[in-house]
Amino acid sequence: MTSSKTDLRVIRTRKLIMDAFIALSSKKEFKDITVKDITTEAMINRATFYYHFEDIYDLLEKVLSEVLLINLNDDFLHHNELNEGAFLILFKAITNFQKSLSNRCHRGYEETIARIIREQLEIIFYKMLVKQNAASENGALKMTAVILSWGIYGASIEWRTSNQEMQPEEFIKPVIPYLLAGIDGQHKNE
Amino acid sequence: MTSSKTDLRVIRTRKLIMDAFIALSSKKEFKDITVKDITTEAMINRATFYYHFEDIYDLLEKVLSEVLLINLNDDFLHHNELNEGAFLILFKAITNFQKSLSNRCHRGYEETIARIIREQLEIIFYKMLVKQNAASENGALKMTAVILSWGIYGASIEWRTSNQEMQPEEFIKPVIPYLLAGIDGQHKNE
DNA sequence: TTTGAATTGTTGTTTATACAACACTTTGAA
DNA sequence: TTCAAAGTGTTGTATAAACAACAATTCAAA
Repeated sequence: MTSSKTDLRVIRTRKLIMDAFIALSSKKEFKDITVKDITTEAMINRATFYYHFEDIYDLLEKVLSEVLLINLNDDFLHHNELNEGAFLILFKAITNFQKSLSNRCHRGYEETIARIIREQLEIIFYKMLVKQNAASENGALKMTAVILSWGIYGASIEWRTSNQEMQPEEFIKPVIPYLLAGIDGQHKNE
Repeated sequence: MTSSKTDLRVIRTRKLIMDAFIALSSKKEFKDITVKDITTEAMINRATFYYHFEDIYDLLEKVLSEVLLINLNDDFLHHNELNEGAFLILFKAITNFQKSLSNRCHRGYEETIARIIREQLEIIFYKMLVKQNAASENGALKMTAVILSWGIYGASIEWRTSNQEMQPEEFIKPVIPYLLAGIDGQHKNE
């Protein structure tokens, strides 16, 4: 741990900016939000914004991945085994996240959001896979993580566009055996 | 106007501290709130607290007078004549303020609060009186303001301790003619 | 197309705030 | 009572953030 505590001002300012952005997102569409809007709401100087974030897209990315990670960390990372229950919790978290997004009017940025979600999923899957098979070859685990992340993300899109009335659990449950089989299969090939 | 704009950081920090204090006040009693509690909630350093406020009583005083002033400014200072309607609005604002205080568990500090309310009332009455009779002697107006502020404050205490079911308006209405007569009487003596 | 206003990024200087350390007081339990 | 823990209030130094000014884009309206 290189725990060189970050300055309280940095933590506070980041929080103020992110909170301001989230608050604004529920009032306007993303494309209508300017940096000045955010800094005014957050009560910080505009130059300070650029001290913390490259631009407004960088902020979007960090807010989204943080919200998603909070969604996950709470009830996922404790059950650290990649079994049926884990997939159910994970899929539910993603669909919840997407519901909260659509409430916040982030339309028109699906591509950015998609990339962020998928990247986060890949990171999570990879961590879980490494934890479970420390011995396996790294490249193979990475590839498995890639495939799982795209697959699960795609499933969540499918759920969102067609079957929102169906519960996420029942939506994903039928394919979980297939996913697990893939992981196990890879196992045996090592 | 000596409008040497105050630094945005000062405004923001004061707001963070006051908001944190108000938030804590709805969870704990005043006597159980420490400076550390406030600064933690506000995400500021403890030393910064002392840069802005002498101590926790100073903060209490400033929060209370600010809340009261907001209560008043909104619907009072626009009707800038000291007639029956003005007294009604003013009395209603004070009783509202006292209700919000008791919700926030500030018991045990009635004396401090009383002083703050009365001082604010005196300031307001004095301003109104000066506006209405610019020609009159200053000392007499000040004395009138003192008497009115103690009187109205006392009436609000009387209302609070005995008759909370009665509407503030009907409670104060009967004595307003007397108050107005006093003001007019003073007028004629000039 | 041109113009003017709004927005984006950036930089140098000043200042408010974080941090750590300190002595002192208050509090509560052994 | 005695002791440890928690709270108060202060100070010197390091640094994040405010501010003002700037050039460069973007964009809507004339």
